[in-house]
Amino acid sequence: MKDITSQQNKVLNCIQVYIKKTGFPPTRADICQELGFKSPNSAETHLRALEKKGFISIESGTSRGISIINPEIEHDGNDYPIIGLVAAGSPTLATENVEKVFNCPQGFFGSNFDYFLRVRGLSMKDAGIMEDDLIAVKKTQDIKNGDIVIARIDDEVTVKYFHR
Amino acid sequence: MKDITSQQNKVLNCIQVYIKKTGFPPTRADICQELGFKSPNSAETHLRALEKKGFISIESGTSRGISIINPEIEHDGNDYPIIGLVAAGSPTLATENVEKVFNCPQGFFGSNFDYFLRVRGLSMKDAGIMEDDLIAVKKTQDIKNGDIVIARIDDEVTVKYFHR
DNA sequence: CATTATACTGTATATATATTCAGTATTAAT
DNA sequence: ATTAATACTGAATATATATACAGTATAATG
Repeated sequence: MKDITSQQNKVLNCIQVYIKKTGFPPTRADICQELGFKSPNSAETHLRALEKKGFISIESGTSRGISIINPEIEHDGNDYPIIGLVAAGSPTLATENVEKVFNCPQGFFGSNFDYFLRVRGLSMKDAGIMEDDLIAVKKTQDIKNGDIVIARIDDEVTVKYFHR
Repeated sequence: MKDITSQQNKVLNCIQVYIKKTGFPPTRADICQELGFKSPNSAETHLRALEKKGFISIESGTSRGISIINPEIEHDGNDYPIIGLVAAGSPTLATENVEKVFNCPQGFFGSNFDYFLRVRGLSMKDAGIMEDDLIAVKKTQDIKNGDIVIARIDDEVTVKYFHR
């Protein structure tokens, strides 16, 4: 996926919002109206650029024939399981523990992660982690002092700051 | 919602499948091809019947202007725009302000909401709202004391507790 | 029995829409 | 210095599309 320019991103967002509002994609004229363009060719050229870069596909000769190409599973998939923080046993990806599957755009949290965890209790209130919050969890061996970690102490799983 | 006939149900399914496959609704001719009709008016009359019964809505004079009315998913769609908290002017759904469109399962936050807002600053740190957090915003007139609201004071938009 | 809804074919047409062509201007890359 | 890409206006046009009109036929309804 190549780089997208600021204007092209506006057009892409415009298409998504239009579809959300109406249920069908916009025409060139619709895009012009939304973004203040005065020529349908402004929309046309942006659409062609977005198509060339792989963000949308355009069905030739077809009215409103725009469809958005969602970034396929590359490095960082799209669907993340949400796991309930159970009292006994470590949180695992076993299907029994999955509350729901959450669809999340790539790189949404800056870096990659493995799953969501539902928080119980207010032990991490000061870090902005509240009851029923979802935290994005990354499985790793690389831990530094001050990191927020999922800790199992005996049979109780909690969220804590890590200090050696 | 009135009863649907067997043929009308076929047309309704045809529309849904077509949208899933292509990303945009079918034309009358498309429906004819899918279902073997030989006149566009066959599709037209079925569409009018489906509209009358409340299964779809048809935008007059608009190509592919069919949208499926799903009472369960109606106001709580799947795609939510993320809006940057701009210093001047209220946050609106104007396409210029949309950072991205976020896909979120229904009822994920307990109740319905309209869009996400990107938070700047740490004024709501105690409520667990941190810098760069996304908050789900619901447009409403129904405000109680203690609610967290998006407030515009002069030309500055902030997130605050509401107290009369 | 008259009426209404369903379920079609077939033709016609105004217009909604994609798409090309001709320009202008700015910026980045080679 | 010359492409190539971006970012537009403006006009023109072939055609994709909605939609009305004219029929035919069956089943249900009051």
